[in-house]
Parts: sequence; structure tokens; C-alpha cells
Amino acid sequence: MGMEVTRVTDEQVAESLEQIAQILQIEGADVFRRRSYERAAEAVRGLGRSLVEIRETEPKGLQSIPGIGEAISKKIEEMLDTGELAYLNEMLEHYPPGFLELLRIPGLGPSRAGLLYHELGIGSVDELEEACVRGQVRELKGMGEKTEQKLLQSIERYWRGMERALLGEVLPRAEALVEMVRALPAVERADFAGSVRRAKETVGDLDLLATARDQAAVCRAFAESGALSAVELSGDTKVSGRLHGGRQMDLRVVEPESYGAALVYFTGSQQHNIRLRERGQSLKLKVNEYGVFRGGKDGPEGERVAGETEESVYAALGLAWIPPELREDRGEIQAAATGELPDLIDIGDIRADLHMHTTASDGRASIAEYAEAAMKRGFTHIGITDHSPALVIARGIGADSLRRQRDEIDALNARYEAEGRDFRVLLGSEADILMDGAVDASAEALEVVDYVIGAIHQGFSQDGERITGRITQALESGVIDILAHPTGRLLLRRDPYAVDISAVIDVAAKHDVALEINASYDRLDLSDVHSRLARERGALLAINTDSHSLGEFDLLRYGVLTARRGWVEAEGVINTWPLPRLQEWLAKRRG
DNA sequence: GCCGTTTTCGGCCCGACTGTTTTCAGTCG
Repeated sequence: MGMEVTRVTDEQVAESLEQIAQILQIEGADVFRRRSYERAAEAVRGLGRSLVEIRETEPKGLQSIPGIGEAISKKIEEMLDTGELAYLNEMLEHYPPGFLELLRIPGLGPSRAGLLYHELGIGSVDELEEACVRGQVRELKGMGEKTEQKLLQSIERYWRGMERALLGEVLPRAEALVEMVRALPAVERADFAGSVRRAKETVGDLDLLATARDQAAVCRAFAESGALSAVELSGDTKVSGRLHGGRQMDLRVVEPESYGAALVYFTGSQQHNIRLRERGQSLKLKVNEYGVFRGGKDGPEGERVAGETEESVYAALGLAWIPPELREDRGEIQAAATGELPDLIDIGDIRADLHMHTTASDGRASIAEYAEAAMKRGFTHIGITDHSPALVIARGIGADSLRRQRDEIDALNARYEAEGRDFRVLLGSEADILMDGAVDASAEALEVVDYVIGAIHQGFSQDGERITGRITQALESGVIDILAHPTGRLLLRRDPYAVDISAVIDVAAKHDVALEINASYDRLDLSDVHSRLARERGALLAINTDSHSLGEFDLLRYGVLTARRGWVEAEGVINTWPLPRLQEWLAKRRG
């Protein structure tokens, strides 16, 4: 029997690289070395393809990944081969197990964490809290009573789990706040920025930006508006505080001529900003949050060449304007330089939602109610997809019920046709992919439905090989037209199952099966990077809400934002096709 | 540690704020 090697996930590799960066920082190592590890970690997260696959298929192996060179590729290979990294293990030996968790406390960086450990032996968040309460922290050099109080507040928030939230929980509040700020006297423009504007699947703080002649007046007005439950800082250009519910937010007010530069700067990501500034350097331009300036870095402030709009900032650097969703240093700057940015899908391109559940299984609306809501939204068609019989817990339905739905839908469509309404309903089924890879769809059921969505609802803990085999077998059967929530993840709650998504994408592309981006903001499954991989491999995508009640069509935007982060264009998404084209595709698939 | 239509060696983004300071280190984005 061979030695069993613990499989290391790509995310674990990224975390290990991040830990190396953190320890290097604590130990005061060269900042550029540290940054190399940080960047490598981000590069791994942005891959989509697995490290194993890249190592095996690329001529240059892991070094084909920008930001990963000889040294780091060797370390990653060691992790992939042995499940361990001696270099990191050795570093970690000098600290107690919970030590790096300290760096997740806002306001506590590597330098002070090192000081706390060496002076007080603090090796965990618990111990830090204790030391703050005892008043020991204020005794250290560079620390005081205020620092201690801030740390205690940060720890309390950390325990409450406030550090990250789902995009769908924060984006609507961001939009409401922007409207409020725009209505304040003297405000000329206002927008939200940060990871919310980039539409990352989870976000931390909320960043708002505004411009006005009288900046201080805007800050005063916002601080007194009641939007914040606690104002932590209120200056002439910046207000910081907590929203009701505890989320941290900042409002910054800048001069009109700097607005675009500030918007670029505060939207990020950090790696994207670094790339922009490096590009500026090579063009003898200085880029900061106030604008783009001629005349290198240390010299006297040069002439401003851009800053009022984002377009002007990018243009000064020889770049097309880059949509915020792409600003992750994943090749977008190169693409903007060569005119190769994708023509991203827009929510207006979506004509249909093809995944929803009625009262027949576990939904709370009828077919006709969904249809009415869809028409109001401007859709031209929808698809009804209740669960198959195997999913007993969701009251899955069999062929008899499907026939009743077929009759109801046929009658509805006949009525729409008679009334001259450009709208149709399709009948589908969300069929379980069973433990053995068979699809839970009887011959009778397949007779009456227009299409089948396949999904896994059991056996999440199977190993990667089995679960991947199950899914690919189902895709190859030809029964499934769309694969729903391919990794099963629930953001901040449940990890994806061990599926080899790259292999699934290949099989889906080969057998012309669409992969679903589930628009529910706690799934967004496929993820952004996997959507991008699917696009590159030529697999079709679907963006569906998986609605269980009226009103959930509004989730569609999160699916579209995820697709945009995945560089997806409208053409490859079956929900953008006119109904005849969709039907043609289904007919061809179903032979 | 990474990288190269300025370089295979010598560079590597930029500024603001805070708290503790008396000229600055640490943290953040």
C-alpha cells in the first residue's frame, strides 16, 4: 500500500503563502519579499484551474502563473506532493498555534502582534482580550490607553463575526446610502466604492465617495444625518462610523477635479492599484488618489494630466476604462492596453429565468404568479423546475404532477398567444443526480418536460474522484441540459464539495451542457473565477435565480455581477437568447 | 521573491490618519 498523501486544496496553498507573508512581516523581513508572497496568494485564488492541472499541462508549469517564480513554485510543488511545507512549518514553530489569528483583529498589525508576543507572551485573541482588560497592553512602548480600548472594540466585533458579509446584504444598503448622500445639500456626485463596487461575493467595510465645493459641510451633514449609529471620526474630508447593525463605513469627500482618481483608488483592488501605479511609473507619471501627474515621484508636484473622471485616469495611462468588476489584477490591465477587454454581459441582456420552484414542490408561488411577475420584469420566457421525487425533503414531484404542470402551462401559453403577448412558459425539472450518478428522471417525466436541470443534493462529503465521476457521468448521459450549483458551496457557511470543477467544465463543454451560475447571493455557484474558466473553455453558462417565491427574480443581478467578474459576455449565456434559439438548442440536445 | 520594448540586476505604489510621540512608527486601503 502506498503512503496516503493528504490532498491540499488550492485555497490552502493560498493561505499558506499568506501565512508566510504575515510571518515575514512580523519578523521585519524585506517588504518586497513579503509582497511577492501576498501577490502569489492572490494569483492562486484567481486561477480557476487547479494548481495540479497547471503544473501538469503548462510547459513552464506553475511558473506560467504571473507572480509565481522559481522559489514559490518549488514551495507549492512541495505542498502538492507532500501536503506539507517545511519552510512554513519551521517558521510557525516559533509561535503558538492561534497566533496568526491575531492579525485578523482590525488595528493590530504584524509589528504590534510581534511586540505583544515577545513582551507579554500573547499568542491568541483570547489572551489579547485578557491582557487589554488587565491594562497590560498600555504599558508597552508605542501603546496607550486608547490603543487598548480600540483593540477591545475590535475584538468584540471580531467575535460577533462582523468582519465580512455577503454582497447581497450590503449592496442594497450601499445604494440607499448613496441616494441619501446625493440628496445632501452641496453634494455634486456620490458613489460607493471598494469591494462592494467590484461586486466581490463577500465584502467588509463600506466605502462611500462624494464630491462637493464645501467638503466640510457635507461631512457635517452626513455625521448628523442619523445614517450612522456611532460616529467614530468626523473631519473636514472624512467621516467614519458604524451603520445600524454594526458594519464599519467611511465617507470621503474630495475636490471635483480629483473625483475620478479617488474613485479608482478607493475601488481597488489593492493589486490593481499597484499595477496602475507601476504602469504610471514606466510612463513617468505619478498616480495617486488626487489624479495623474507628470513628473516622477520625488520631484515637485507636476502638472495634473487627469483625475476628474475614471475614464481620464485610465486614458492617461493608455488604458480603456476598466469595469470595476474586473479590477482584480487578473489580466485586465493588459487587456485594457490592447483593446481586448470583454464586452461584459449586462442585466438588460437577460431575457429569461430558467430555474424556479412552485407550490407543487417547495416553492411559495404558482406558475401563473411567476409568469405575471416575469412579464412585469420584461422577461420573454421562464422555466418552471420543481424538484424530482428523490428529494423527499423538498416534496419532489413525479411524472403525474409534471403532466398536470404541462397542461397548466400549455393552457397559459395558449392564452398568451391568443392575447398577442410575447411571453411563454417552459416546463423543466430539477432532477437529482443520485449517489451512483444516475439522474432522477423517469422516461415518463422526460416525455413531458422541455428540459432538465441536474443537481446534487446528497453525498456532499464524497471524495473528489467519486463526486466528480458522479457529475460527469450525469453530464455524459445527455439527460441533463443545465447543471445547477456545481460546487454546492454556501458562502460563509459551507465549503464547496471536493468536485474537480475544471474536469466538470471540460465535460460540460464537450457535451454542450450549460453550467448554472446560481444567482442567490449565498451561493453564486459557479464562482467568478470558475465562470471565467468556463467561458475560456467554451462551455455555455446559465444565470438563474432558483426562486422559491415571488420577488426573488431580483437576485438576478448578483448572478450577472458574478458573471461580469468572470469576464462573461452575453453570447455565452443561454438566458440571453431569444426563445426560438433556446428551443433550437434544446431540440438539438434532446435529439 | 519576482521580473524585464528602459533592466537577467536593481528596482519594486502611495498617501492619510492615529496615537504616541518631540520627529515617527504602525496600520490601513
